[in-house]
Amino acid sequence: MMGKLLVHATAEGLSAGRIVETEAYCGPEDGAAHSHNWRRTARTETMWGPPGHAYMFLIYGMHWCFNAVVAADGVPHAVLIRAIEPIEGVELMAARRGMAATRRELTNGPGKLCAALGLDAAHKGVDLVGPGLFLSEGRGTGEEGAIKTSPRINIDYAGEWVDKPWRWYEAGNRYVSVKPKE
DNA sequence: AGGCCGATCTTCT
DNA sequence: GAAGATCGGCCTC
Repeated sequence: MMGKLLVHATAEGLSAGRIVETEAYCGPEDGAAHSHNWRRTARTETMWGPPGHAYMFLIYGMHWCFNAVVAADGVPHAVLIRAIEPIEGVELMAARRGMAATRRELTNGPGKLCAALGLDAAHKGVDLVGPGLFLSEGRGTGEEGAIKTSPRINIDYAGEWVDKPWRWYEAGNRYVSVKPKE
């Protein structure tokens, strides 16, 4: 998923960003995943389905987060997109976010990038083949940083799973949500 | 630059 | 009835 382009086409226009930060959630074993302990409910149903669909969830009653379901039908694994680098439709994203297009706060978090791309409840379960919402190969700028890993963000509740290095981010990219220590 | 806190509501207990 | 895969405003240093 890292480095690919996440594209959303609407009547307002096209907006897209290059994926620079992700986290893997591997239920049912993974204590941090919404699908942990075989939890299969109306909310998580998409995660249990076939790969290539959008698992959207509302967090803290306010922010939508986008995941790509990635494993076989019946295996509830998903990749949370935590940050993108704006590539296409940057002014449209800025308008949706109500801030200047140059700020890193435009898309440096899972809720922020959804607001910027215009993703919400309407995208629950949608097929990522398109035409509205889809992934495509990113175009290299030749300035990509190395891909690094770290523990996942804000999953203190997850017991022994807290320390799994299942977060990936592009080193040095200004849109990465949480700056690495050291 | 970094810490604290309130917002706001679905989901599951 | 509580907690949460977050965000942004306001505060202090």
